[in-house]
Amino acid sequence: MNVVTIDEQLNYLKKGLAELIREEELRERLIQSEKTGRPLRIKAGFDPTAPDLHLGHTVLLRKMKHFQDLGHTVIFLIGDITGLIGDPTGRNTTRPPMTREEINRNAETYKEQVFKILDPHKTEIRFNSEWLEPLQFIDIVKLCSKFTVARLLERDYFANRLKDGTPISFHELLYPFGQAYDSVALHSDVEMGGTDQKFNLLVAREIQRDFGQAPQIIATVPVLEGLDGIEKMSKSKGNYIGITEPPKVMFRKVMGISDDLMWRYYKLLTDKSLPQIAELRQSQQPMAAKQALARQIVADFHSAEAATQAQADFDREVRGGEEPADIETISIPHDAGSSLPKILLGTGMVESRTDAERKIKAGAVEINGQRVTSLSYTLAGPIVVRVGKKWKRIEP
RNA sequence: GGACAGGUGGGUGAGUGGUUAAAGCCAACAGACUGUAAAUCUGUCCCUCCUUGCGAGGUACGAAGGUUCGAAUCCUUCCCUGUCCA
Repeated sequence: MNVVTIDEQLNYLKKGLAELIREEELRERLIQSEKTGRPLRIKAGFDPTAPDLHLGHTVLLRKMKHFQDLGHTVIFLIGDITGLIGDPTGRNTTRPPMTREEINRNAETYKEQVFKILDPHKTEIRFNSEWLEPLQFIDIVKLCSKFTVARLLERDYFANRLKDGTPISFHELLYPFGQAYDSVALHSDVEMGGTDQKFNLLVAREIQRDFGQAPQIIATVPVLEGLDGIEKMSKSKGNYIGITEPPKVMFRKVMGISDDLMWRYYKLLTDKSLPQIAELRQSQQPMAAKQALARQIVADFHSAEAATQAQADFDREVRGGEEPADIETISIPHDAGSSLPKILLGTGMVESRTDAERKIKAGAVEINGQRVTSLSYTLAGPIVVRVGKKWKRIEP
């Protein structure tokens, strides 16, 4: 990448950011960096428990990549301390502490996924237990003394929970300090995160000053809505597209989003400029635009060929309603007898026999292309079964 | 530590001794319609069993006991949350 002027660099980095605090500081550091040849250190933290990255994460990763494009170093920080404690931030879910091994395994998974976007040569992977674990009580107290409770409670997240009476555990209040100290330990120049992280990122600026460091610049990216178009994309809500998912699945999920959401995805998940997107919106049928988006996303994480193939599959199987080419074949032992619910349960296509019964009654089950309404069925030879959107080939 | 309020199915939120496996709404799932979009309509939405029936049984309303022919509903203890007081 041959970006010459500082202004061009700035523009490149600013594009698609929700907020940049502060632009002037970033400009100065870019100048500094250019002068001294020292790359900037761009930090972002990740949860050790969720090694399955999805498109929501990629909004951030893509932006981090842009910094790498300009020669800077990305620090992929895994917040393993949280995992080691067994943090119950998700309210009443008490999560058992993870072992060191589990965390390491997750880190490996992260690497495989993250480097689909980031440049491994310009990425450091770090764990915050490295410097957080040795801290003494006195260190932590000192760290916290820089802040007042009132300021902590200003944060929307806490303020809202306080207002509607949902519990806030004390360690949650401590969290920003840990994260801030990460920035100190890493000498971070820029920290990135979703807009929901803004408060935490800001705390770090003050703490860094106390440690005699120049406060980090904060660059937030918009939070990506999940497939439902309402809630933040997350694995636990099931409204996500995982970056390791097969092309077909990705394609299909993209096609399933609403038209409104599609434009949001265009904005946050592609390199298209806003004017280009507006143009598309004018000139294209929504269906065509969505297909193009789906192709683009598949191509990003797989390949152009995979994207073409995925679209072909989609057209034939989904739009055409034809049997998928690559259905899984399952052998069902004879003891299932002549109960169709039992057979279906054996395939894992339904949750329970009761569930199977419901689906059959709802007309969601087809055998060899024929809708089935009877609950009894004797498996005599290989059959192709469809339950709603799922297909399987079953043989005795 | 004290006083009070409260903990219901994925989420809300009704239900204060019996036709309550538990209203309504949302989400979800399936069907119709479609561009597997949106909107709309319909059905379903704990599990198991069979003789598949508006069937039978088992679980379920924070936990454990108790009172009752019978409890989500009453009592006891415990756990958890919030509000106020210290």
